[in-house]
Amino acid sequence: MGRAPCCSKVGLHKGAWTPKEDALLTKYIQAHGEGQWKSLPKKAGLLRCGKSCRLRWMNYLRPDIKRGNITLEEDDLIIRMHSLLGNRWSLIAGRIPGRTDNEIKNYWNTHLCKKMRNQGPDLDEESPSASKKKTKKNKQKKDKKKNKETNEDEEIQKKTKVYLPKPIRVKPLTLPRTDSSFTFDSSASSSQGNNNSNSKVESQEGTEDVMNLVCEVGMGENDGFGFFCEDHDIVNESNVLECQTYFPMDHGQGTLEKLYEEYFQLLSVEDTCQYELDLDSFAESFLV
DNA sequence: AATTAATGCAACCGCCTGGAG
DNA sequence: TCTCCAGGCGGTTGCATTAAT
Repeated sequence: MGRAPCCSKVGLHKGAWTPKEDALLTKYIQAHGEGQWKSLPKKAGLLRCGKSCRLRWMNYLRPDIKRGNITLEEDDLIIRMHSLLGNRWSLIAGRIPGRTDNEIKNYWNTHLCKKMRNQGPDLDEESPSASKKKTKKNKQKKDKKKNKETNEDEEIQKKTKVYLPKPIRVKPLTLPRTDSSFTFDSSASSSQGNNNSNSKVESQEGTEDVMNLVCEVGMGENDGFGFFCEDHDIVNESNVLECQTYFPMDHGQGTLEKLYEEYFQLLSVEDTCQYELDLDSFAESFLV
């Protein structure tokens, strides 16, 4: 049963795209622009679902996509953005020019997950000799391993105090910046040391154009800081200041280097006052 | 050289959101 | 206000490639 597919699958191609299909799609979009994905395949002469076309264009054919390996800077940036935003791949991708959400998601799942896991002292305790003994049983253990990894990930999450923000829809990164629309109220630190962190904070009205994220911000143990959202369990933490903040989307003007510097500035802050100021400037970089 | 396991990435799936009517 | 639908998103799968045995 379940939900009907987004489009009829009868007679439609699936799987890897051929160069011919790529050419047809690229040609059509160059001529007519993006959008109207549902009707696009028919008009472009493609036997593909509209979603598939959109995905292919967004993740592979778009001219502004940067191919090649993720650089060290990008790597570090992804880690830090992930610690801030969780699995908000499109949001993270919006801050890294030329990279797609799918690419970043894959990179995280294949490279950075391991990297993060290896940084944990009590994780992956298996010795090299032990790992050499791995045999065919690995296959049989795959499911168990998957479950174990899930548990390990949960452990890591706890250790690094990374809290996933509540899913929020955001504006495309090409929107212009309008600083005036931004409000960042870091003064609401009334709940410092308040154990009853699950209490709801009313969001401001009339802020439909920004991500309305009611959260707590706290310095983590691993030089990062997490966003503790109202709908998630919140761990008591020193230096936690409650704030109401908004995360407008990327305006397309910031550079990777600038953002990178901002992170370092933020992470080197010691006193709360300075921290709030820097947080201000960082949050400002998300302005729509 | 053959087989098996591990890895990486492109693509798919299904749910959610926002806009139009 | 409600319903429908297109587009967007994150999670997952499948397959090609590479490494290990």
